[in-house]
Amino acid sequence: MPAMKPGAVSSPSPSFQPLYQQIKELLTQSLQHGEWHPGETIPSEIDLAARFQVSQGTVRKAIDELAAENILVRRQGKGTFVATHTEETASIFRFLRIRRCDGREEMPESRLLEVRRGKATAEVARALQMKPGEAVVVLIRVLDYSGEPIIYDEITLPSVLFKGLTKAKIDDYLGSMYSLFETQFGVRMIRADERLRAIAADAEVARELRVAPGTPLLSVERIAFTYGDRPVELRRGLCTTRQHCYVNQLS
Amino acid sequence: MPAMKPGAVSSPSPSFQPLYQQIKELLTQSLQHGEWHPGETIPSEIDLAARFQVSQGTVRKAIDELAAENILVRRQGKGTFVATHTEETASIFRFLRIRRCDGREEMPESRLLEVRRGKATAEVARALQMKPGEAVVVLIRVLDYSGEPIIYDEITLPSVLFKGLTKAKIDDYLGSMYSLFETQFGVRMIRADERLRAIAADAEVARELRVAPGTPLLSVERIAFTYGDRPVELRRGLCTTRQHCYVNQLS
DNA sequence: CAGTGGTCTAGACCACATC
DNA sequence: ATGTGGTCTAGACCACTGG
Repeated sequence: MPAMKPGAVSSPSPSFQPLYQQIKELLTQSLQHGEWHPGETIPSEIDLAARFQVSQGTVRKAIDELAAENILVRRQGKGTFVATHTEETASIFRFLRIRRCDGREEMPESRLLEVRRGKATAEVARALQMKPGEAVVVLIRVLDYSGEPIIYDEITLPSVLFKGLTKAKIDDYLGSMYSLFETQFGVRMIRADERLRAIAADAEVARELRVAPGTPLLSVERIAFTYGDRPVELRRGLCTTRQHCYVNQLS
Repeated sequence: MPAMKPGAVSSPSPSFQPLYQQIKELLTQSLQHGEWHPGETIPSEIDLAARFQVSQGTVRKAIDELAAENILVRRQGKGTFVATHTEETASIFRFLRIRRCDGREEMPESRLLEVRRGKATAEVARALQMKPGEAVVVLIRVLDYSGEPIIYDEITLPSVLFKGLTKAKIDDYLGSMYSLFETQFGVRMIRADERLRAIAADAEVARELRVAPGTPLLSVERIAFTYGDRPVELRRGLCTTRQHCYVNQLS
């Protein structure tokens, strides 16, 4: 069960994989299988080194990479924690890139309009790697910044993973959507791909965002992934950008 | 001249800085002062370790961070190179996030419309950390994807850093804008902040992009920085997003 | 104080590129 | 064969946290 050491490979170097990558894989599997839950600490580097029969430095390098991917969080003196969408604001803003233009940090309020059940269209099925016609849940909501409606959000989820998701359940929950998914359904969002466009507001959206139909809106399409690059959420946000904007860092 | 080792600090831990951070700082300064140029190799880890009187592992960690920031590029067996905006497509797409929606990778062609000299407005001065009224150069260009005009770009630069920038000089140059800045003016873009909005096309832009006035466009404002977080470029791109979009990865 | 992660070292060996 | 970066180890010590 322990990772095969590179030296043990007989042939010189066909598909060589470093030890720390193998450890990283094992850690990811433990996370995926729920051995440690979001917010909890994982065993110390020394313990993990003993478990996997490698040096502490090798475990360290594996954890370093997972920390760089925001899957684990290191805290000196305390331990290494499983990242969570719950808790403090810093981690919330990881997936929320819409800010006030003036730079003031402000958390939006979510207002759920509707929960609808339906079947995956061809497009949805492709994005979420489902079969066309499979059951999906669609959430429609509006995000208010300082009481003003700014984002019209449509969130599509595979029903299989979100059984028992109801409007009441969401309304009762305090915290972000991803926090809810994580705590109530065990679905943890690890990364996401986004595509941005400018579009004109249609009548329905214009009414909710209290703008004129035809107003340019920022369209943010997102596919969010859980462990193993499995897509588990399709989202389209339409955002008024008079006082707000989408921020991004290139490096 | 060598980095002060942490142990040498007398008091216990007021403002403790790890050795590898100090090495990183020294490497950054060498880059900034032009000791090594984009595309060139820097000395080997062993040589640098000898120069700074630290172990190879410490140099390694410093270089690792600079590589993670895309300032250096490691190539096993060959050496460590100063990152450049010239050369292959991979590094070009680091700062170019507008793609065809269908996923086909395609490089745009730049068509320079105008080079204008002027003075920094209050807003520009703030963004570029200049004094209002200081001289700036403004470039107006259009980017064509497959011959279709897609992006209307307005690029504002401090004249001090780009003396002798003329339309002819740009038209003659083959390669990206940042490649030109790097090779002709020694200004290297390290990172950038972007803000995205949706706006309506005005008459001027609509004509260049061959869309109806009022068409929603994606506005991408960018402030690009060189070493030491010095802002050296302000850019606003207006993009037609009928067949193109801005892609982003969250993690 | 003990336990955690963080730094630094020195040395061995591997993979890759080049001559 | 040589030199480069990449991996792995073992051990020492430092910084931070909490009992």
